[in-house]
Amino acid sequence: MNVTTPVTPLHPAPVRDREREIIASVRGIFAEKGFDGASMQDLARAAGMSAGNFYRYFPSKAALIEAIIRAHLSEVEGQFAAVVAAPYPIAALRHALKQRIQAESLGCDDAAIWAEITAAALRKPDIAQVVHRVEDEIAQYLTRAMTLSLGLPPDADLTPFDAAARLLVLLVKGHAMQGRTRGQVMPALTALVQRSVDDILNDIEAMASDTKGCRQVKSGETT
Amino acid sequence: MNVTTPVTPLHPAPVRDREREIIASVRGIFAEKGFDGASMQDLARAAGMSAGNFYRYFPSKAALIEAIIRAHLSEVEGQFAAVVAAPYPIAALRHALKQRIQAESLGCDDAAIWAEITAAALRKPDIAQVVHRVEDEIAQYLTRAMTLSLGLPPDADLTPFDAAARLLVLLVKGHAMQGRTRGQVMPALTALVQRSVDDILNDIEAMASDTKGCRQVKSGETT
DNA sequence: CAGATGTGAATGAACATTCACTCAGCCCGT
DNA sequence: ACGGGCTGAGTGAATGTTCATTCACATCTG
Repeated sequence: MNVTTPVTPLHPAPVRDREREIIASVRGIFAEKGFDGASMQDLARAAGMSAGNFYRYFPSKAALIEAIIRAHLSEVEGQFAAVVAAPYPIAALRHALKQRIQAESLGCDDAAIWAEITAAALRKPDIAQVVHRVEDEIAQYLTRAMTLSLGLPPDADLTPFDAAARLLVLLVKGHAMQGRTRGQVMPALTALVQRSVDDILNDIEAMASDTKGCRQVKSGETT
Repeated sequence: MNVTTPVTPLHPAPVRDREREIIASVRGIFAEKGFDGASMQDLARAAGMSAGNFYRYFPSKAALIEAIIRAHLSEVEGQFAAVVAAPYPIAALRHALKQRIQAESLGCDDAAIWAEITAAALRKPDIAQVVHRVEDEIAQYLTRAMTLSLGLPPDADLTPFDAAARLLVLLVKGHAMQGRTRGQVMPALTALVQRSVDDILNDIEAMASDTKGCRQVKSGETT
């Protein structure tokens, strides 16, 4: 369960920097054409280099795709890791999620990459593994943000928090992919998603009162 | 239940039947390899015919993909259309959504197709158009199901119902794509999604009391 | 026979990947 | 200061493969 070195302790530092540059310039092409639709020559051109040289940095297209996915996920992970470090994490989380919901209802090609990653993960088991591992970590950050803010007893059952964390992710991601399809936005949906997210966080905060029987408390009525 | 001919009044009836057969047998390949990853020869083989003959039924790969998307969407649409016809539509809707959430948390390659369609819609404007048109219709069915059950005044503002409808779709679809990635399920998430869906429907039903000022009422503690 | 239904090899384009090669910088003995 | 060899970054034209699409030809059916 070591965390520090993410992957590939192989390359020297400058090469890793170059890789990051390439990933940044290539992301748009993948968003436009999809993982399978983008050709290596397209990608090389976008990175401002020849096809041949491309293979100095990524040994195959699959490796490049994996790197892109990892970069995207770890970026998101970083944002949520920052949330945990905040003084009152749930408030920070609330703010971060609001930002993200608002940002994605405006133009930004993040949604296309998310969609591509989701589709790829459902198809290729190796990609699924990468995605799952990082998503677990993200969920852990969110869970931590919740339990830290609540000052939970250490023996508390984390399952409902984990589920809530994943529902938050589902909502934000789903909204990004659903709400905007090339120009169309839907303000009422955005508002509703925003409200749902707030409700979930409210529910979590409401759990602070009954730290004993922390089951999934209901927000509405029964049955 | 007769409906207007959906598209292409061109082909004779038997050909259209064959097209449906082909679409059914080909769906799995697309789920496995993705729209771009599946080759026409793969698809033809899956349909039990030669590559050449395939083009008798679909003039191009793009056309086949569009047909698949249309078939998938109209299947979902049909299920929701049935809901509207039920005596108390919201109850039927509740049941249908529960079914779907449960079904997708078990094995079923629907999620992969959904993911593929979502990704394709974010990339190709023409696909986005098809998807959007059908999704609007689905949302209309759900909205109708809600307003019918509530006996709303005809001049009521439908926007909040439409938003709720789309949030329901987002939740169910998102859960299908998120919760299951090649074998892994997450019962707590499924339960939470289920509860969220129920809450949304409860909120809608709660609107029945104040049919006058039907703004977006709060979902939390009403007391 | 005719028309619908089917075949599978052929075609040319596009693709991922490789390779022989260039070129600039840089170290080092003189 | 100088030349030469070494290295790492870069090129772009092959390479072999796969792909979507087409075509000339069967076979079945009424």
